[in-house]
Amino acid sequence: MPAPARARAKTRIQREKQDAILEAALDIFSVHGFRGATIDQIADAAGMSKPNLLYYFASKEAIHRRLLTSMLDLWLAPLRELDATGDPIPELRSYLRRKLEMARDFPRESRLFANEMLQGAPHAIDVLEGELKALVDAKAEVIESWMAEGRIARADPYHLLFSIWATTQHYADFDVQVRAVLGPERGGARRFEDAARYLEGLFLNGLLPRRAQ
Amino acid sequence: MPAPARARAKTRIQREKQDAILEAALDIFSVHGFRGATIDQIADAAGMSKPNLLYYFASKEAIHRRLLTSMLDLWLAPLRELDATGDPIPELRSYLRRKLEMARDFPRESRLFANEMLQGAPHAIDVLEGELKALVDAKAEVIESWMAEGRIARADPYHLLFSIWATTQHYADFDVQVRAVLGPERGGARRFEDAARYLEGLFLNGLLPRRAQ
DNA sequence: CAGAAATTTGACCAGTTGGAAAAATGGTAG
DNA sequence: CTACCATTTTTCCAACTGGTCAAATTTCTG
Repeated sequence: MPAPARARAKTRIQREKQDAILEAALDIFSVHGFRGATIDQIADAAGMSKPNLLYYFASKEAIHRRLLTSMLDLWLAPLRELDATGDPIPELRSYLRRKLEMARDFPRESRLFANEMLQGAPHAIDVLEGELKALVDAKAEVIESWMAEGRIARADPYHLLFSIWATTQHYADFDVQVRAVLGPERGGARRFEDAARYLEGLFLNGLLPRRAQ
Repeated sequence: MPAPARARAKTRIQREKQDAILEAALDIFSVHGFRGATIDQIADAAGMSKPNLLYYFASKEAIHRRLLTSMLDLWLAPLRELDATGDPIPELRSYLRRKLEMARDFPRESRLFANEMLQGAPHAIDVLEGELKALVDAKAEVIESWMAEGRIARADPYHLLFSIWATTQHYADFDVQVRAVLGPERGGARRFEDAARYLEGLFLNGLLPRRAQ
């Protein structure tokens, strides 16, 4: 009769331990992927024994599922806030900035997602084809209307979003490479400010209406 | 007294089997990463037994090492060909195009590399900090000189290269997501042409000298 | 064809893996 | 203190893991 079975009325200690497990699991899964991670590793990182961990989560997959779904919410939030009634340039600039901040502040979440994608999204394909596609379709329409009104330059809105995702998440997913190439000085805390400045220039110059220049 | 020990004078059958193993291993490693892949899986995919596979490669790591190094050569070739004496815009456009073609034609290699990066490049960190950094430093200088001459707009050359890598590799590494979001029609063979058109627009409009417009 | 060399197989092994069961511990309301 | 609950630990297991080895088989060479 373990309490987690009913999943209702969590005690303080349950919440704490579950959080510790999820925190540790994020560390491990984001680096090694689902198959490459072991329960022992996660339990170690969470400071408990394997059976103890399995008292709070039914299985390795259950932990991963929880991480992935709660992460997807976090991940899609910035796009949801893209406001059709706002000014296109500030809206897109702020979306870009927020995505880059997420790569900086939640690199493990980004890598967890990247791992899932590399494996063909076995646990997330439904979300991608359902929720994500619907959201992107809607926002692409918004962007397209901005283009139709001549407020930003014409470009494929889907690929525009892809390129924002790719360029920002790159700083989380390929962090080792970025640091290695930039070296100790430029690869330090500066790198995100430099990236922000560069990416704003890249996207805005590519998106500003032609005649406005 | 197995022949592979000496590594010289390979027979036809040795070359064939090793190729089959590397081919199969690329399939597996690129999806599951190093830890997540098993020798059995690879042997199965290569149509042979595990001991037979281990007759040709000393260990799982040996296969992975071979794949990674031969892949890195392929991966860096386009950048090596960036010609300082050429015209900046055509040079960068052709670099962009070649990188996108590689994402299209060698998605498994891209994912193998991505997996290695996600894990913190345990097997490739030396190449990143050595060969890759040196190459990028050199090419960044070339790009900087183009900017100094006013032939392209000013931008951080390192982050420019990062954004080219990120946007092109995205179509290999996040292929599932791209397909899911674009849907069946736009996510088919078209997607690379659309991406090429979009990315050229993005980068060239961002890089063209301001006054030239 | 004989013989040697190269290749393939089957049996095996020690360590790891995800997970189950049950016993032991701890905390707390009566 | 005690009975009951949640929590933790100990022990265990069957499947899988990377890898070895000797024997059997196939292929090449003269």
